[in-house]
Amino acid sequence: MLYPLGFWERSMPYTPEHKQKTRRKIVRSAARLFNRKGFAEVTIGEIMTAAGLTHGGFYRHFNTKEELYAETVRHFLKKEAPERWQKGPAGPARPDLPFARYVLDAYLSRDHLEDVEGSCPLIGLPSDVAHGGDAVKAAYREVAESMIHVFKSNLKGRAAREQALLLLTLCVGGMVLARAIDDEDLAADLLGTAHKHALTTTGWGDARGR
Amino acid sequence: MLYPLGFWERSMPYTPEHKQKTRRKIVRSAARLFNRKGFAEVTIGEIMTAAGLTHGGFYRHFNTKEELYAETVRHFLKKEAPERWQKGPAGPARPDLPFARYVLDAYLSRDHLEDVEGSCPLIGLPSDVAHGGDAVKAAYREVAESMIHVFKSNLKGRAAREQALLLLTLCVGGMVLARAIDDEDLAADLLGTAHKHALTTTGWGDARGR
DNA sequence: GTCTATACATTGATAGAC
DNA sequence: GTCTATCAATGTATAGAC
Repeated sequence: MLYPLGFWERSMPYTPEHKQKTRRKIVRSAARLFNRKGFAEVTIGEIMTAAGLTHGGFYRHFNTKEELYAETVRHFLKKEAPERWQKGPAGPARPDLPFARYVLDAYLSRDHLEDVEGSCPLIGLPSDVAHGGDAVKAAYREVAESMIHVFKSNLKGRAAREQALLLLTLCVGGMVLARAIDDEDLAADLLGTAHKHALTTTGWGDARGR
Repeated sequence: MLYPLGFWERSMPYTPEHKQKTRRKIVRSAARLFNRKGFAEVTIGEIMTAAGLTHGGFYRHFNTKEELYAETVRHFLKKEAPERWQKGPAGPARPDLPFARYVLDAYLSRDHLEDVEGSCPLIGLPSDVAHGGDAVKAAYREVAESMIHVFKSNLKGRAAREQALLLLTLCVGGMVLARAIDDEDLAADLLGTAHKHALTTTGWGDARGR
């Protein structure tokens, strides 16, 4: 039954901008939780609570859990992503080194290994993606292609694309293994080897400052 | 209430050997299903039905679903694993090439890409493992170390271990990405690049016959 | 050792109020 | 746009019979 002049119509307490802000809070909360626990182990209620909201409100922003998941993956490319992927070099400026070198350093770093919640989604849930639906896979591919692009634009010659694919493989392979293996030394060895090899192959310099 | 001479005591219809056989059926069924759908998306009932058994009987073999999962990962090292990993070269014998070369070929092959159910567990559920318990991670590490061992024992010199780590990273990274990306060409490129690079680095020969 | 039946908890999704 | 309340489905684990 309708009520001609209820609280809602009278006051209009929420603006479209507010909705966008809320939506972003949900996505950020979800990104952390999915990375930490995996897709299936996270509940809608959990995500909403962590975002300071309640369970029921979720469905005014997303139709399904998987739809949120896809947006979460894609969200990594936006500015809300952890600062590690935005800023340039941490130490003194090194204009002689290409930007992609910093991405590589950050990717295969101990920081990234330990920052599970802020992880690149390529690492966080690769198997959930492989079992997921079309939207999720499309988002995953977007992120992968974005990384390939960054690497490729800092490489020259005919082999640029091939080398970029190789770098992506080293990044993802090294970090996936390091995260799954409960042996600190072996994990560090895997990351170090991948990093060193990537630098050797591209000629982007030695491993100093890693 | 007890029944002094019931059907069970009278006939003893199941032998210990039979139990082992049943257990193995459960593990094999689980391995396929976990690889196909992911840990959380598979139910005990599903596993048991696929094994030709019923839900309730599960708990006479395993205490929890995760315990079964750990055994499933480790199971890959046993003889029940798909034949791809057991047999040597598919084509004509090539005694000039090391055995590890065949493992590498098989790992980064289109067959492995498409055979999701029979996949190496290092690929099938890396993120589920990263979020899993100690037993699961230990099993995962065992498989990883086993692969490192195979590669390493076919390499010479001081850099043998480092190269073995690199090969593992290329195998896992290439296949994880290829499985998660819904673009056949890009997936094939990733596998091909990783394979080619692995062969170049180790000097195990060209990519002929892949 | 395996089966049927069921208790019990969880959770994705909806309905309706404000 | 968000909240409370609730439904319906699913799934882990247990109990007891044979």
